[in-house]
Amino acid sequence: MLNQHPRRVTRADVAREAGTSVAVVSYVINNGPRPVAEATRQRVLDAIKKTGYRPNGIARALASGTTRTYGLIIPNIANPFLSSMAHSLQQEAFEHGQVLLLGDAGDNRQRELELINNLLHRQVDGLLYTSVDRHPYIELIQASGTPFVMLDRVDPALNVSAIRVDERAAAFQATRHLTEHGYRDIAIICGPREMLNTQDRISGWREALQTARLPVKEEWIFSTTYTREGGYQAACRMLEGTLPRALFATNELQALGCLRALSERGIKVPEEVALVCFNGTVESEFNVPSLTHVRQPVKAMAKAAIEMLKNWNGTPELREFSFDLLIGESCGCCPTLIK
Amino acid sequence: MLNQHPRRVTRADVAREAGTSVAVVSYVINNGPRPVAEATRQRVLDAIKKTGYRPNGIARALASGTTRTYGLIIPNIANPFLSSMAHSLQQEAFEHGQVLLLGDAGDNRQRELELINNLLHRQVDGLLYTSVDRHPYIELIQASGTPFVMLDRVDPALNVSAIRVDERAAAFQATRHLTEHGYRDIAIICGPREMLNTQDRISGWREALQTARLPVKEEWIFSTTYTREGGYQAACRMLEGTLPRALFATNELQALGCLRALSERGIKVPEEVALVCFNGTVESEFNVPSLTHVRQPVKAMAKAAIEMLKNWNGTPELREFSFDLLIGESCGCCPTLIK
DNA sequence: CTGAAAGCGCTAACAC
DNA sequence: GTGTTAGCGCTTTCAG
Repeated sequence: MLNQHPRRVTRADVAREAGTSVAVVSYVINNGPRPVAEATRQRVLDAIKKTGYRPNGIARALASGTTRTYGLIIPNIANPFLSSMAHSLQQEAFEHGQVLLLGDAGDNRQRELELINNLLHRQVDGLLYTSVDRHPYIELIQASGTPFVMLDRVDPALNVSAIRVDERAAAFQATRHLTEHGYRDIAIICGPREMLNTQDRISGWREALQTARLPVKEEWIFSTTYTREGGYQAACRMLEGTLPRALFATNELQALGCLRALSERGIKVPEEVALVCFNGTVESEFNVPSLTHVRQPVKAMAKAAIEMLKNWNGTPELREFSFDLLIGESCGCCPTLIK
Repeated sequence: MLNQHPRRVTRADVAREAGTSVAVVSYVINNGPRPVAEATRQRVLDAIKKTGYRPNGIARALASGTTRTYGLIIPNIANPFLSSMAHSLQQEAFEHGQVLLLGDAGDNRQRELELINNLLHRQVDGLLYTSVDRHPYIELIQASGTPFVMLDRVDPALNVSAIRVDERAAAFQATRHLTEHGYRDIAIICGPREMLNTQDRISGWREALQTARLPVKEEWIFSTTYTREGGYQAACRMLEGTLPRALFATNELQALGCLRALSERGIKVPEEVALVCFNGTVESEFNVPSLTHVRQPVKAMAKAAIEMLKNWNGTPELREFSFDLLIGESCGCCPTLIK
């Protein structure tokens, strides 16, 4: 009972001021569920203005059983792809009167668990979730009965709602773009091997090479973290051996880290090493050289994710989105910039 | 009364199971405010485990008057500087048991207002706020009595709590670094002129030029939005006239957009045009060329901001932080990369 | 050390 | 069309 705010104006004050009952005040504020005479309605609105009344969202949430809040659990908001996704999700959610609780796990599995529990306690109306690793805490969420949508590939056996693009196909297409350039030695910089999305992306790469009848060399798989630093280090390792002619980086940060390492050795992209990457953002477009990249339809996916939470009925739904391969300068397609 | 979740286990169930009163269950969960005998405590804990009880955060918030939630209002989470700030804020807040409600205004003033109202209704324990423009909705927040900290420069007359770096000094130092290189023609790409932080940054630039006894040419102020696109367009405008020898971009996105425009014309950085920028992130470090930039101590600032909310007592406090000028390749200091 | 009970502010049946 | 009132699940005072 330690109400920190001095003395809040409550609905009772408004009712008193307007000379009506508290119920009517509610009806006015919520436009229902019962009709209100226009005259009364005006009196209430005036009273609200006069008293400076602000409905208490918490009390409303307790009484109505809905918090108008979705939780967003992601590995790290500082990742440009995730922040662009978070941006779109928030915009879309807000259109539906919902706000997002930000659960940034800081790439830490333990923290992720704490956040999920925390947001669940807060009675979020739904959860949007990208896990830091391949072992998402699905059961925990399911046990709570909270609507939730994975923003990531998950084990199909788990039978949960998810939105995603076919990452294997996207990786295939990205790599095929390189093979169509005629490049034969094509390495991959990928994420931790135990992660499903890493596996998908490697599969796509592998298949594209096989389709082009190119050898798949295990030593050309450079596994690292999904960070700039990771891409940088993977490239450094790569530079110790024979240089591939082309490179598929499985996220944008890795590609940028890799570019940095290459440029420090004076290796030109795309002239000496061509590059395509996965999950590019506007950052890829503006980079010099601009990156040829797989782009997910973030806005449409956000819209779908919010809709799925909204129309939740307990039966898992999988929505797969098409992706685009945006051509930049890094693959060698475009006329190179004057240097 | 449309409780969406089937039938929640409540404290009463736990009390019944443990053979105690509901009050004791509270005492156990909250470790207070009254002591509980160890034996009873165990019975309660067992009952909690057995029933799978989860405290309802909303009910707790209503009863206790604290939501354990802070609101974060920012122009756009997709801005790398802001997303790194959001990341640090969330990490720090979580250490204090608080979670952040994300209010991404989408660079829209109207939306910003809606978000503030929305989060205020939700009884956030505090608000962290960077406005999209120079007219923050201060009175609105103050009227609510909610603790709040501006994450931006505001009109000193407003008398609000804020954390910031001295942007004028930072801009001065960044520009001085260019004058010390011996560059004489130094342009500035800045944000909308009506914004205070733009004005501060312009002032710093101006003073640095004056200190170096260099002429300040009004036509070398290129005002645009704080985006990549803005930086790109400003650079294009600049390219229509005489090219300056050096350039101060007042945020990282503008610098990147500008770099793009320059490279499309085959203009080399730093050989032909040197560049420094404001509010760089790790992105500046990895860029090719790496950007010499002013770096704010984001983590320390986040820590301070959360502390200020926590220890809020109504009296405005201004905390100013020192900044770093991180030297990269874009200013011409470092040995240029082999190209 | 424990229990009973009065709220917190609002929603929405149910009465009139 | 409007008023009354029983909850929502929890915190915390006050008695014992």
